Amino acid sequence: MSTNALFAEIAALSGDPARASMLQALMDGRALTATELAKAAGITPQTASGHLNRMTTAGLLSVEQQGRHRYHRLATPSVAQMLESIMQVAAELAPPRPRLTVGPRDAALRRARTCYDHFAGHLGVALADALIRLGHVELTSDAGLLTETGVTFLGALGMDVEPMLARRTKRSGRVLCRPCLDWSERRLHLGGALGAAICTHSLDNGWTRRLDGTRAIHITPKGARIFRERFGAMLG
Amino acid sequence: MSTNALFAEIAALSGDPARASMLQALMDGRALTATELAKAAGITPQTASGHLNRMTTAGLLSVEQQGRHRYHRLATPSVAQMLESIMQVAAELAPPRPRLTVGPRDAALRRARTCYDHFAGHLGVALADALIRLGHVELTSDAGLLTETGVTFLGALGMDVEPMLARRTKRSGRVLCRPCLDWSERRLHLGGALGAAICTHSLDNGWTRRLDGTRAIHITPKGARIFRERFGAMLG
DNA sequence: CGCACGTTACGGTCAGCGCCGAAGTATGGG
DNA sequence: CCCATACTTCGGCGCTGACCGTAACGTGCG
Repeated sequence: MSTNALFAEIAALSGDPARASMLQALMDGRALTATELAKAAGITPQTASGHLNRMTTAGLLSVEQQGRHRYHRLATPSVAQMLESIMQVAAELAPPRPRLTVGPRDAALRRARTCYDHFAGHLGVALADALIRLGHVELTSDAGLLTETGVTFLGALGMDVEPMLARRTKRSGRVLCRPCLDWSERRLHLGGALGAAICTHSLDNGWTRRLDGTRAIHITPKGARIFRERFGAMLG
Repeated sequence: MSTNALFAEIAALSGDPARASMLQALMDGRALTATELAKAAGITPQTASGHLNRMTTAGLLSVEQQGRHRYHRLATPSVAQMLESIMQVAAELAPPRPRLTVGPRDAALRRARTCYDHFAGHLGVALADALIRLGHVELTSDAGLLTETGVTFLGALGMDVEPMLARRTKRSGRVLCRPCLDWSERRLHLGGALGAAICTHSLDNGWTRRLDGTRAIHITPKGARIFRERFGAMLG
């Protein structure tokens, strides 16, 4: 199959409303069952199963069987990044700010959510802003950078920087990270390995918690205190 | 329209083989007419016109009229980045290297081409490698960085760094740039504002030249000498 | 061993859309 | 002024594919 045909197939698979809903539901990086995804897309489980099969054989998704459950997840990080970039275009094309709060669920998503493997929403932007203000992070739309003081700062918070050291460039030992434009805040926040490390550490240490079956994130009192006192982050 | 519906519409628009061909033809950043795009996609002009209309009203493309010609181009850089990320997934899903040279045109594309606004193919990777070897650039899959010596180096080559200074972060004045994974070389090269600046400068100074109606790039003798002697780039 | 749940397979219906031929509209040149 | 060119609009054909019934299959639990 030519590259062009593959391109079209991938985009077409992402272009069906039902499949798009399921893909977005998988954007939090977790693995979900066909029934859960069917509910998310508003279709019957049989139909969802067919969609999932097609996306799996195409290589967009991967499945792992656990007992009588089959868990589906995004196959690779680059798939997540692709979905993110499509959402980015969709956000730019959306009406210039409908500003009517669509509901409590939507409000929770705007406040804090995961963007595949890192924080987004107001939380993600606030953390990035705080790190920039403290001089620990530099961020442009092209790229981001964790400074030397930033490495120390995160280390003091118990964050394991070792896995990220491997991503340092050889010469200067700087930690580079990917910027990610938020669709609700329309502001840059931290993605890539650095963003993922912060998100993982926050979840592991009880600073934040995943909410039920959504991408929304709950900030625990402990987390709120740390974000406020250590980061100086404005969390609304 | 909800974000989800917009997402699906955008992906679906990119998912038709004919439209996908046209979008990829526009990936060199230039503006093309409906007839040219029809030829690229292998369809009749009237069919192409319909497709172009839909993509324009959706906001993926923009048109500008010049006499009896209507030039179509990608509406925003984020659209180009979206297409790039889809190609990225397609490249990962493609068979592990069909290695049969598909033809001279394809060979030219592999050697040197534009990727919206910067160089890709063997040329793009070789330039990035050279700058990294000289210690002027640091590059990871998450982000890239032009070092202080890199700023001097490019300045000595007559490259106008002023527009890029605006993209420097305020604190350290470092120039950050976007990494871009090549679909033919499967290696990182320079994108973002820095990659665009290098590409523009090369074209303006006769180091490279665009080939007819394709994305392929021709390296002039002058350019080959500069790339070899100043960059130390292996252009095979 | 059955029952319940989740997933897969099949058949039929229907809407949507890609495509082209033919005709219509603007632009610029002879 | 008329014609050639570039592009668009319209109408109709044909096909793909999304969806849901119903039903079969497999797994794990009681």
